[in-house]
Amino acid sequence: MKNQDIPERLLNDQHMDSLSSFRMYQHTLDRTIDTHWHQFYELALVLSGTGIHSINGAPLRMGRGHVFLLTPADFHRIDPDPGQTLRLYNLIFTERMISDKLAGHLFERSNAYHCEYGQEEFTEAEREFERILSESAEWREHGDIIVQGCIERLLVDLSRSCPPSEKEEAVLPVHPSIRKALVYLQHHFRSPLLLEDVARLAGLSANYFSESFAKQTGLTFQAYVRDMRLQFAKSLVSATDLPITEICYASGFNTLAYFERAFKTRYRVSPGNLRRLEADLAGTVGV
DNA sequence: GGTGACAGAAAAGTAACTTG
DNA sequence: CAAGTTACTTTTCTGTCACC
Repeated sequence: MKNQDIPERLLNDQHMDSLSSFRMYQHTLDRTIDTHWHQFYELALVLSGTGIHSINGAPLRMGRGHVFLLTPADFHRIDPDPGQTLRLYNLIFTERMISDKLAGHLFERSNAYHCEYGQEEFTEAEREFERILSESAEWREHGDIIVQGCIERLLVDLSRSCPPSEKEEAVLPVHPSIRKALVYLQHHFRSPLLLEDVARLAGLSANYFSESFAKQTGLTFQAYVRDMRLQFAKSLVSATDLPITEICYASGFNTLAYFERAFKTRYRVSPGNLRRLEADLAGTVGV
């Protein structure tokens, strides 16, 4: 797979240069932002306006106080209501901006975070976002430490405000190295991955890593990564009309043949057929 | 709890093809 | 022309074992 074959939109974002680990925006949206995803984390707070926010294909109402955190494993789409302008703080950052401890805690859950802030929480969050804005507007000494503090406070508040639902109370590997690897995988599962590299990152030998990983997650390393990619691909198949080929590469697969094979083995149906089946179903139900 | 060697197993890629 | 299949090859992983 050569780079020139990958559709432009799937290559990683121009939004963040390699030097900085975060970027802060104040967005004003009056038109649809079509389905997209990032290599980094995205935290946002809606200041005003209303619309529909679809996270991984699931639509949610959004308005003032709506807050969400997306990981690189999520994709989303924003449709402002007709005549409405959405204003929001938008912060993107890489895992370098947060401590291992916080990353491990936040991203052990499977779903994206989203909830509605009350006035008090809203004011708190607004203050942190404002501080990040002012720190990034002009460089001052140790600005990075301030920003990191703001981001970490925002994230802790968010996790307190939207506790995980019962059903997703995942049992997590206790082994700190494996936890670290899982956080890394969540961030990088769409990129080429070698067990050896992830093992090194986790600080274990390849063999022992492979063994411990399987023991703690119940899946082998390869199966785990493949499942993450397939899950992402399946959501895209269902929620978008992107071509299957594009979804294949976007999900981290390098060949269409293998992708089709793996998809069919896992879901008993080829990607294209799944899309047609779901379209038919939606048609008969009248959605 | 952990490493390193190693063989066999499984995954992933290639290429050529069919289908609609 | 994109999607899907298949036989075949190459690469990578996993399980086992000896050892610390």
